Amino acid sequence: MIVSTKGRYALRVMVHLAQQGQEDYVPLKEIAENEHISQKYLESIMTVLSKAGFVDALHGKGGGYRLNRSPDGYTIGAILKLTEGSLAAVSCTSQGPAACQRSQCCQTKPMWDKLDRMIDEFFEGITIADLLKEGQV
Amino acid sequence: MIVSTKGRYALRVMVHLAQQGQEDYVPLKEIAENEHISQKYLESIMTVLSKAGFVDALHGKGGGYRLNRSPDGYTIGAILKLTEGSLAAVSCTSQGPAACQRSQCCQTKPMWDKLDRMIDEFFEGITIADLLKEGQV
DNA sequence: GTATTACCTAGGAAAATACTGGGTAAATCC
DNA sequence: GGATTTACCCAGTATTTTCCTAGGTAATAC
Repeated sequence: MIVSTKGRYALRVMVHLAQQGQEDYVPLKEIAENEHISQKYLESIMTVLSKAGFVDALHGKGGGYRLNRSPDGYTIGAILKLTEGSLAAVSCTSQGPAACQRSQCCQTKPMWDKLDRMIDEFFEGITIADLLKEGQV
Repeated sequence: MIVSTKGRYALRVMVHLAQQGQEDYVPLKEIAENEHISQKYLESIMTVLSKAGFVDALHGKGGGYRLNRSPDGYTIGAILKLTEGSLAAVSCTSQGPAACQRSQCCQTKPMWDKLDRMIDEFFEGITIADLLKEGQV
């Protein structure tokens, strides 16, 4: 599994907000109910999206969340990288402690690298606007 | 993460066996030591490969495992599907209990389906023989 | 019959994932 | 200015998956 519920929920929320237009704020409760996502769990996801500047947030009555760009200004890759942390297909290609010690001589490494590039290009080539056009992706 | 250590280990073992030729049997202990994989853990992986007919196994002294086809007879996809169970990038595209109830109206579903197809084609288009040719993948 | 190998069943530690609880702060409405 | 409605914050927990271990049995070679 390359994308967990966290990333999938984030995408669905962004699509939902895109459909509501860029004017009105949509409260968390409404998103959660419409998308059938746990309200509390969604809260943590919205906080991430908000802090990263992907959405505007407003407190109080009439508040909620809304997009601050047009839907084609969000690539799927950007949203998933933010919420998932990484899109690496295997742990050994990533940097840091999980990086493989034997990568220099590993015969499978080039394949994983190529896969990572392919997946990255796939997600960076799609925007929220594309998802709105039914069956176009 | 789309591929866990289980699948990655399986691939490395198959590459290792391919490099040893198709004649001699290579004991589990030797594979584990050379590939720096836990012997006991590798045991469970070899059992899967053996039961599926991907490798021949022989008991006793001089025994071990060996490939029973030439390296270009094994696609990466086949090996990973066997050891990982599935290569689905997200749980909601899979069949069975994890399948999404709302897939009919989900705007992100077509994208996941397309990604699944792309990943499948990628892995089915590479064989163990390809991995042996350094830097060719 | 002893050494060497694969095979089998059962579990268990660690990490990641998905989710919950209980509060605080900001904005609106009356 | 108090009640209501919203986002924000911190902490914890149940579940699932991943990775690995323990301890045996069966087959084959010498």
